[in-house]
Amino acid sequence: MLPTAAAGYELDPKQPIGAQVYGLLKRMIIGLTFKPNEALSEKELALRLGVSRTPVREALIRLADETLVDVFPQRGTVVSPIRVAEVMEAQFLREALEAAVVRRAAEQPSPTLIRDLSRLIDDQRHAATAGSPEDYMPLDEAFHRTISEGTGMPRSWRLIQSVKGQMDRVRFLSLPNKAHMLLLTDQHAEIFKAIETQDPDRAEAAMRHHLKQVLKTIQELAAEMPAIFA
Amino acid sequence: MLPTAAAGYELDPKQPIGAQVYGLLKRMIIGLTFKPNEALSEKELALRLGVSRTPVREALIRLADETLVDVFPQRGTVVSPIRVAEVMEAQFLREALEAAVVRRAAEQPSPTLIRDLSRLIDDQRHAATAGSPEDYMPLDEAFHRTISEGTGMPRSWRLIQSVKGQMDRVRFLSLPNKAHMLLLTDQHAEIFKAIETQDPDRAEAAMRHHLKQVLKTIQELAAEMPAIFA
DNA sequence: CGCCGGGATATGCCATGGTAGTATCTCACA
DNA sequence: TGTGAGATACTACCATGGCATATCCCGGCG
Repeated sequence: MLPTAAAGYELDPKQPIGAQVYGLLKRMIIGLTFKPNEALSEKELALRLGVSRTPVREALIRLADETLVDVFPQRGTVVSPIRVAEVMEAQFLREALEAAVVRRAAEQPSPTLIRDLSRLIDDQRHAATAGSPEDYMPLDEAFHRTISEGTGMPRSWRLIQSVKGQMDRVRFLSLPNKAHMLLLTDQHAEIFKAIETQDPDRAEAAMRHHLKQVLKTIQELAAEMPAIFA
Repeated sequence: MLPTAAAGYELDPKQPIGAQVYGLLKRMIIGLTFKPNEALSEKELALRLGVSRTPVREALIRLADETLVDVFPQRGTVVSPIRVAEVMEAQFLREALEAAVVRRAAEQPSPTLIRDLSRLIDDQRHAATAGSPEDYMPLDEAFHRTISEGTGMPRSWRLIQSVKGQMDRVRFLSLPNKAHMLLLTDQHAEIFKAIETQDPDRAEAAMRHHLKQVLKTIQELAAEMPAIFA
């Protein structure tokens, strides 16, 4: 368990606590610091984070909306198990959203979008060759976020994020190695090239192919470690 | 303004208050009981609904996640204006989601889905000929929800709902007449037929055509009543 | 007359106390 | 030994109070 006043997870009192707690808990759930089916008590969390129960509760409500936690009224709150059916649905919905967005991005890409994506791919290649998954995952996230927001669709990224959580836990189970990160970067480059050359069909196809990577891993993982899944 | 302890909006103390307040406020915002740009005070709402500020606050947080209200820290909370760009994005995202879902529905429609949709269309035809928009809108909602949930994708309906709010306010501005409701029902019937005959392409096309109805109205409305829009 | 500053007011934000409901554990009893 | 009923210890839920901060208004100064 975490020590009281969890070291390294200091909160900035100058910013809204509730939002910070939400982000913190979400990262800890996705990063499997909190294991699936683990009980989360409002009171205990508040104690450990050094805040009151109110912002913790608000964060848990938002996490429940994303089905990252299951709230049982008057009984307790637990980290939701990784439900295979739900991960599959999340994958399906994310693909539908990102395919549509990247298609639009490829129709009329803005110069700043081209520039930002190009830079991100360079960064990813460096992080991948260095072999550091901790540095790579934020860059992967930034790539997809940039496509949404750089195409003038900020809401789409919010939606994608809200379904991505379940999938990210699965991705965390299969530690990406250097070869894997390079493969992902190549797929990003392929998507980028389709956007740059304004080829919507190619962009959509590349995105769908890219996102299907996750599906390949979950099936075998479900067989390996059944305790974590529903 | 509403009288204290708003008549007709009684809350059931036996069920979670926060969730009830959320649903109530959402309906009132979509139904334009609360006008765009209208200030919403936690304290005042709590007073009128006869509950404490805590569940009201929780409801407002969830509404803020759907961008139905804008929360300005330490300043106040207002019903979000109808931003044309946001409605367009919501339309785009909803179309992407529902097109994907209805396509899957048409691939392997379950017998119960066929039966439920068939019944809903009958009900809609009755409500439309009776000319009662209040009765029709829930049936319209149920049609789309049934497709999602009847295809084993409950999460998709949650997502669709979260973007639908902005669009529903626009729909509420243009009171649907009897002819309009009959037209919508015909489009539902077309979608249904495509599902029943397991024709994914036709189902997707029919759904996209159906959803584009909203876009036709918003442009002229934005010109008519600019005060409501952003 | 216009600009600037200080105080009063209102807001959302966080902390805390009390309550109703549920699960578990214990102990008496069959 | 198995069983059931009651006490207990948790939980999430709602209510309430205090706080920091942003805004507005109004008076004074340039």
